[in-house]
Amino acid sequence: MTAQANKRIDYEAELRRAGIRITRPRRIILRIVSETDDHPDAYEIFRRAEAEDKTISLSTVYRTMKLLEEHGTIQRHAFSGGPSRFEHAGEEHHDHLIDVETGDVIEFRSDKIEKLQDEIARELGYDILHHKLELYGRKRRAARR
Amino acid sequence: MTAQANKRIDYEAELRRAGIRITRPRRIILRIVSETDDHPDAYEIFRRAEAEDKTISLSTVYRTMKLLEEHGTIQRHAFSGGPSRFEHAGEEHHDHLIDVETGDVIEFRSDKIEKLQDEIARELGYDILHHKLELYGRKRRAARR
DNA sequence: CGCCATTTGCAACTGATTGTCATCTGGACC
DNA sequence: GGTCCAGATGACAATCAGTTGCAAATGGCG
Repeated sequence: MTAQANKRIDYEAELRRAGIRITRPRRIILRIVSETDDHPDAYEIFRRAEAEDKTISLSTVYRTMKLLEEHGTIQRHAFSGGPSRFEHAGEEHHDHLIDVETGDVIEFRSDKIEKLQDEIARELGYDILHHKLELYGRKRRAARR
Repeated sequence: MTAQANKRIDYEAELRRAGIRITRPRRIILRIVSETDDHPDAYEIFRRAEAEDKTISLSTVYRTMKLLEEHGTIQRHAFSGGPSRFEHAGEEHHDHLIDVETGDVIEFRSDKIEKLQDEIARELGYDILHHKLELYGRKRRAARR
């Protein structure tokens, strides 16, 4: 009945439409990723799923994440030097500015940059499938440095 | 005698200055990374080193890459979905377009994008220290494959 | 040359992910 | 509701990238 429950049902319907069976483990995993606001990794999703159904296996979590990624339901982030972390997709694409002093992550979006990327790729004879743009910076201090 | 040979000697001298022993495996690895124009991963460097000295081990390649990275001699790229790949540092900054089908890496540079990045950071109140831009694409097949 | 802290090769290990396979099940059709 | 079977699952072996412990080898100082 809540917004989240509705969101979950939408995902299920969408996947069903794509000819994907909605099984017990998939339903649980789907709800977990659609209800969370953080970026859990496969093991964390497994831990949360296990709390609801002791029989779920980590392999199934990995398989389901791959499936959902392929169908655009979730997005995988491969932050360097750690396991992949996931978030539900459907939001607008954005890039990241990382504050090197605090670790804060600021999301931003620039249509101009996106367009320039397409141009560059076209010139090189490529179509872009996805990209990663990360700015690492330090907060400018004082009125004007 | 060549520019590359000189470059290698510079690397050695620089490392020696930093108190790092120049051993036989390190010398071979150093030459390989300073002479190549592509972006080999640890195993590929190992393969090339092995051709010169059958006794070199993959562990030593990994250890040496970590050492060289810490000393700023090489740069590590953690492109998504594969092993880390390396290139010798010290050249002009550039970004990367990765062919998702072949793994080929094409270097490019766009002053416009660099400038836009600065603008965005400024608007957000930051100074950029460095950034990472990776385009993942597929070769456009048109008139000529 | 001799020494010894460093480095090496090897093998065993780790953590993340994928593969294998026997068993189970969602959901289409009665 | 019951039957059926392609596709999904759980258990666990295998793989892949990278690291680590350790005994033996060695760079480079005197």
